[in-house]
Amino acid sequence: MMDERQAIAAFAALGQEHRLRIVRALVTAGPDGLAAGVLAGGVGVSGTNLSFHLKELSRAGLIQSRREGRSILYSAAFAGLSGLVEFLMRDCCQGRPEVCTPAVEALTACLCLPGDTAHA
Amino acid sequence: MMDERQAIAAFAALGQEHRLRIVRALVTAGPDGLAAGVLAGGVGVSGTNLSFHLKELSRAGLIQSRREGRSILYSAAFAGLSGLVEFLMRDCCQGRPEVCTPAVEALTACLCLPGDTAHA
DNA sequence: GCAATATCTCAATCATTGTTGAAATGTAGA
DNA sequence: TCTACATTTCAACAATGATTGAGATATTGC
Repeated sequence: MMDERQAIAAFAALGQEHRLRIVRALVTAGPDGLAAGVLAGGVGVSGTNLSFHLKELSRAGLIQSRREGRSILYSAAFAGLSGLVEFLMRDCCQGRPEVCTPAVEALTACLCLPGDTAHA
Repeated sequence: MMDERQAIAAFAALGQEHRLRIVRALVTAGPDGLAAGVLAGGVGVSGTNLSFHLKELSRAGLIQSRREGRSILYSAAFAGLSGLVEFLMRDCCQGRPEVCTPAVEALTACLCLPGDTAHA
């Protein structure tokens, strides 16, 4: 379960234009991930700067990496992302479900809820 | 629908110890909200500093305020919070639901999903 | 081993952000 | 209107974060 320190690091990591773009690119790319060079082109930062941001995201537990040939492939840490959301919304309704209904609606529209993928 | 600029502001706002505590306190407090003075005590910041952070959170669309007597009551903007999550996870699985299953599981454990609360 | 590719580390600089105290604003009750 | 209370604004300083370029490390194919 995510603690406050991790959550702060993760939110701060996401609160930066280039890093947010990196994470969204990786979320869209899926588990296979993208090579650092490809990311640099897509996000529009220099290699040095990208490396700095990737390290930051890794420290925050939002991405992971693996080497493949001479490239390093980065991918989104989906468990980290969901843990973050869980931390933010923990104790959100305290027995009053109507409080978090807007949040739930936004999420069900976005996520592929298992056992509920027939429509869409 | 939330755009990138808003999302960056919101994540950056949450990526700060005191502001994250403020938001979590307000999420827990629910729609009624809390007075600024109460928040200052709970979070452990000076009035001046609290005011700075509240303004920042308000600018980011994560909280709202209303005056009541000589207090100002702040409350969480649940729509803003859920929009943020939606932005982060948009296009997360591209037809591969297994990708975001961990995220979904964390959320169903936390949120009071309407019409789907029977099973854990 | 050598050259080419891909990525990272380091040190310096610049910009942004958080914190503080003093003073100002707005509200309520005598 | 006077005083007390609640919160905000302002200006200054300290701390943190982003960016850059040069050089270092790791991998591959010849």
